[in-house]
Amino acid sequence: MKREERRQEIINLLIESRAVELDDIAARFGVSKMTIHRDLDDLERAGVLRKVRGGATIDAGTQFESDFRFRELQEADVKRALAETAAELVEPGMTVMINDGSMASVLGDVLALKKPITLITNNAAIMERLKGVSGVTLIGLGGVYSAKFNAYFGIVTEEALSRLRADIAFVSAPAATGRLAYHMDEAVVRTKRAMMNASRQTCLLINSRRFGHTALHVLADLAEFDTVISDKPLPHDTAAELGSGKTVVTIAKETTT
Amino acid sequence: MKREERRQEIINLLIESRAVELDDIAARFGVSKMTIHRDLDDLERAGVLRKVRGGATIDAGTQFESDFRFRELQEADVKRALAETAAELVEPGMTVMINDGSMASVLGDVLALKKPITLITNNAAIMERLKGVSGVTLIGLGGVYSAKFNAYFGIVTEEALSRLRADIAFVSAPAATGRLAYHMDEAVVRTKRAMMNASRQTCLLINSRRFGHTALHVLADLAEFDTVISDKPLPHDTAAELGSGKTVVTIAKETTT
DNA sequence: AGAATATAACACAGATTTTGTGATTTTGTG
DNA sequence: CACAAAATCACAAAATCTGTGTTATATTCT
Repeated sequence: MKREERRQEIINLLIESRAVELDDIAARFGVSKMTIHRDLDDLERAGVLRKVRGGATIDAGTQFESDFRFRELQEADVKRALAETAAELVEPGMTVMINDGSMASVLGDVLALKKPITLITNNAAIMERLKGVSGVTLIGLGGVYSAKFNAYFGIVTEEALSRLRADIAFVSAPAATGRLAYHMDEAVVRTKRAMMNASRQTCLLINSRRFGHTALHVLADLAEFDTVISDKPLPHDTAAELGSGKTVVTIAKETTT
Repeated sequence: MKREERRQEIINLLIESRAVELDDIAARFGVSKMTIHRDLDDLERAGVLRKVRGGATIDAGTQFESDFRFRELQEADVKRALAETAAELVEPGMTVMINDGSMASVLGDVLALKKPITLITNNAAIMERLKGVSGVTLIGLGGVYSAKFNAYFGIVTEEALSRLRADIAFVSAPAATGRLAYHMDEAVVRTKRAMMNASRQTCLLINSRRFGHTALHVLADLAEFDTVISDKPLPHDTAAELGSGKTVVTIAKETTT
């Protein structure tokens, strides 16, 4: 078992039990305490957990869980599947908007293969990965950088969006119930909505596990989207309410890669 | 001497003499020809030089010299000195604009120590280094990414600047003659000028070696700046023409770090 | 104060990167 | 076209980097 696997496992343990004991995991993985100390130090620095005497804890529900560095590690396979499916909506030559979020940054990687393409985003991860990639015209949206979402937001971002127009916007959401999608942050909601307004077509990407949750602000009615992509069939109530409209629901199948 | 030092040295040799011989540098560094071959191959791939039979050349004045990956390597000490001097104009709490260029990205690092501070920039290197640094409010300017300058430019950038206002703008220039500073790229000039317009105070940072050169577009009259910082006294003609105005000229002294 | 835990410093094995050597291919020149 | 110089290739050797454990020292809790 390599270092990264061990660290991922530590995170998984933490998610289940909220806290781990140092001696405990050192024994479980058959490595020295010092090694675990170093794992925990690094994970703490990455903002994933908090070290306490004798072990570490994770404060679910607080800033940690909503921290992008943490989310980044989770459910990479689902993200990949959603991204692959979303990419089918895109043809070379198109202009595409992508919002913040780790889901979105996976999508960026996938779309980069559809070159030539123009990508408009406020997502710092995408800017870093795709800048200078030939065949990809990268338009960064400015704004105030938010470490929490690893993206740029604010008036500058919204103004920039008001001057641009894309063929399709991909928007992701952390929560949805019934026919509404939600987000906890107002500035993020405004940016996502601005992207939707600035695109001919819109597509929502949402992990099926996010259904049944809500958050402070309503992001959008699912019926506003041309396409909704998820990894499992939508809950019955959502599906029913959406049934009559124009919105196309697509279920991503995990690719065997 | 490690690999990167050796490569940096090769570049320095190239800058002085336009061309190097393979046998020559292999002997000078006491390594095999094969190693030098590999160095030259990699540097060529990085766009820094051109391999020719028996050695390598650099074509000053063509695209090579204007490539940011190349400039990044050059004269780190001078850049550092200019940046340290420029930082003296900044107090914690100020809002500062910084333009594209490797000089500017060094300045970003130095200014990050003056926290709390607000940094407005179109420079991708600065965004990457300083995002998430506590005490630094980072405002990215959007725009179309330019690999050549590793920064963002265009209407989006200029519009964003028209909505912002800073205490001071730091602008760098690759060429100056008499009282005028020049730049080869129109979009870059527009962005720099927009920064100057959006700031209460302006400061030009210029390597003394850039004097006596020109480029296609005039960037500004040196007298427009409140401060001009260089590493050596300005040429006589420039100094004379500037003498009567309000512009303060500061010579950076190399710090012994 | 005394036990438990955390940090720091060094040592070491294994992986990775960098380099050198000699064989082989390519290129330029008379 | 032949021959020498230079470049490339392939693999082995050397140097460097990484991750780990051990021991010594410091810190924190009770």
